[in-house]
Amino acid sequence: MTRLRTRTNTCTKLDIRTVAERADVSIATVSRTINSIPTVSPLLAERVWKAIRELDYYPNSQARSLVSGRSRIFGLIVPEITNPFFPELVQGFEDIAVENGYEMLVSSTNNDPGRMSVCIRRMLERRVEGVAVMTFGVEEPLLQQLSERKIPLVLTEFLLDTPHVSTLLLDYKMGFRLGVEHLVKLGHRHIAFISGPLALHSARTRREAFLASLKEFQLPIRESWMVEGDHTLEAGVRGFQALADQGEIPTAILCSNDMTAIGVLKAAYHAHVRVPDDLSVIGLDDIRFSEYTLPPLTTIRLSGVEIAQAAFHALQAQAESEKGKDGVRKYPISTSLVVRESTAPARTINIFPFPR
Amino acid sequence: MTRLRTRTNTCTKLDIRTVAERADVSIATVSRTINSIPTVSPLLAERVWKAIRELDYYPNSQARSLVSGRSRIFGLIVPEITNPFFPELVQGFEDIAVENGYEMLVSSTNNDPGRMSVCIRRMLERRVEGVAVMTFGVEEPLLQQLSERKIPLVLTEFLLDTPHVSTLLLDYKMGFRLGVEHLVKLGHRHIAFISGPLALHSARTRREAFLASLKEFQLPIRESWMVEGDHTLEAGVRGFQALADQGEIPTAILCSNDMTAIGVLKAAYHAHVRVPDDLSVIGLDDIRFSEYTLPPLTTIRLSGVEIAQAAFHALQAQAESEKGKDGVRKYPISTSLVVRESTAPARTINIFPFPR
DNA sequence: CTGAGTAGAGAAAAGCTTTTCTCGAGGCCG
DNA sequence: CGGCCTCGAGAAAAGCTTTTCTCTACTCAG
Repeated sequence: MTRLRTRTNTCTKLDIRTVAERADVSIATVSRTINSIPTVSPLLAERVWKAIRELDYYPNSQARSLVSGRSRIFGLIVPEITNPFFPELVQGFEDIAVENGYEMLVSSTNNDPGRMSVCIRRMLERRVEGVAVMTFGVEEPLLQQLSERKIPLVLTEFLLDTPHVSTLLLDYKMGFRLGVEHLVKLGHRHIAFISGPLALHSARTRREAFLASLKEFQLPIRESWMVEGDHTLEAGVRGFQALADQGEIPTAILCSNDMTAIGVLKAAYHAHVRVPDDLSVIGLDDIRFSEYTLPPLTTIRLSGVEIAQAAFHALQAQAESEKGKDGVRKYPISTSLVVRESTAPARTINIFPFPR
Repeated sequence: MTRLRTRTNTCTKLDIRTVAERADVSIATVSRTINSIPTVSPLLAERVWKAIRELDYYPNSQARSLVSGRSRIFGLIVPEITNPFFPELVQGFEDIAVENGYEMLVSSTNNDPGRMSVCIRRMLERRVEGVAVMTFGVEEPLLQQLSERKIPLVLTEFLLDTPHVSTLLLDYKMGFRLGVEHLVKLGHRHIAFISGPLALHSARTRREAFLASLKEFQLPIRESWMVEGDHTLEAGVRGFQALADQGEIPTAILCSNDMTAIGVLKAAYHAHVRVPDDLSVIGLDDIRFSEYTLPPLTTIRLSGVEIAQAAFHALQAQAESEKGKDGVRKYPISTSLVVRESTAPARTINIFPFPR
């Protein structure tokens, strides 16, 4: 028989055995109850739940994963956390992960590829069941470490040619097509582009998608209007100046992310170039802030939350797939155009100097 | 004797025993080597490290913490991740935690106090060794759950009257004093305040600190100039309008965080109120973005990174303190004023209507 | 030269859970 | 009425590491 104890007994340790004793059942029965294994009679289950509530017991997840061989943790590697796009993505991932009984282990490389190895070591030590790598980057050799261990992996649009790797196909083509089309309809023919760092695979992909759209609409391509940035706000400021310094600037600037576009807005303001009257600006991402810039930013929407959810589903599909098939898939992520107030009909081509 | 194997042997499992066999030593010796316990002869240690490198072995952190009773995980609970202040804090915490061999478990309540219990359950299941609660909030009863289990806790300026709780003393008094002083020196005498949601303890504290500063400088206190917001950008927009609707607005608005201040900047712009010529605006936080608003925001700096580091040190001190003392302390966090371009000498009091 | 002490290393237990194995009781069919 | 099957539940093993206990061989002092 179980002796009654006070509810707040802080002295004894609180493990599954304690619960079993209090409910007067075996340890196995408690475990089965917790895991909703149906071979427990309702009578005992009720006793167990009562004991759990009274003791305020929480199973030790470390012991659980040790024995079950499943950590129920997914890793998420992001390049930085300063760019608001990524917090949105992280939050989206946390939400869906927790909802589905998984834990999330975030790690940021802080835009330093050298830190990727630290991130991966953390993932391996915690025995994550999958990793979503959102750095849009170039660290194939390191990722091999994961895929060699058959750890499910999700990458964005970069095709690592190994098993256990799912891919998110971000539809930049469509996005830039919509953006350029929008500008063309407004009468723009001279469009500049501020890219991300071209060392990044995704930055090159975006640039190519932009160029493809220019070709599609038979717009002129001028090398000097293709400026390389680094996805920061400062890159937008510098990019605008680089364009302005050429003495003649296009009537529209398309940026490969919103932070850059916001930098362009700021630089344009200081140069007394009016947006959208003198210059149309389009970003990419649709971060929250874009709605609140002056003027509100027209942008190509790429939903961080949608990416996060797709990444989670990809990992879950792989982690929980049957032995036979590996659950690897490609997940298309669509883009769309959000028209706000940073774009307007083109004037004639802007001839510098604007007042600086 | 150990048989030589190919480097990429993917078939066998990779645990400490594998390493021991390959290095031809006992499991205990491998463990001691990994943990830098000095009773291992250099010769064996070298053999062990070689085997670890060759096998690319990473210890299973779950098994480690299960047996050692130390998870080396600290929890971090934040209210939201959309407000850029928190990503900065999270990043700061991750950096210092990883640097010191700890793991971080972030959890966001998404501004929904109801989600706090989910956050706490995650913390308890993962057996964190401490939790930093950065919600600036009101969830004492829930936190009892943690302190009852003797889990080290760090809170911001709210004094939970139990052991195992360290406190970060954010010096709002000094911050608002500096802000108000700055405005007074510029000739302002009519200062409004947009607070956070007054249900939050910290919002009330900030409000009181502001009022104390008004008194100190013998400025008029007008209830209608004390607007309640909710720390969002929209709150700044609404707050400005609420003040404008009164027909007469003060010459300066102090906001209880930067997002609100940015909202005020936006609303003022749309109302054709020029900042700083017609209206001075001061925020609080000094998020990265504040440097890039139009105009750049004068703000009371409260460093998320500094808070994160203090929180980590507080938890570490408690987690690693000797049995005798509990390591509980109070950590002062200083504030300072960052003067940018959203403040300027006061004109005469603004009389509405501005064009809306 | 002998005995005590110590350093270095292995064997084994412990930590908390899941999961497999085992067992008894009860139901059903022939 | 007996044998087989199934259901419900307990006992015990397993999972991977740390840590304690134990043992051997050596050093050094008397």
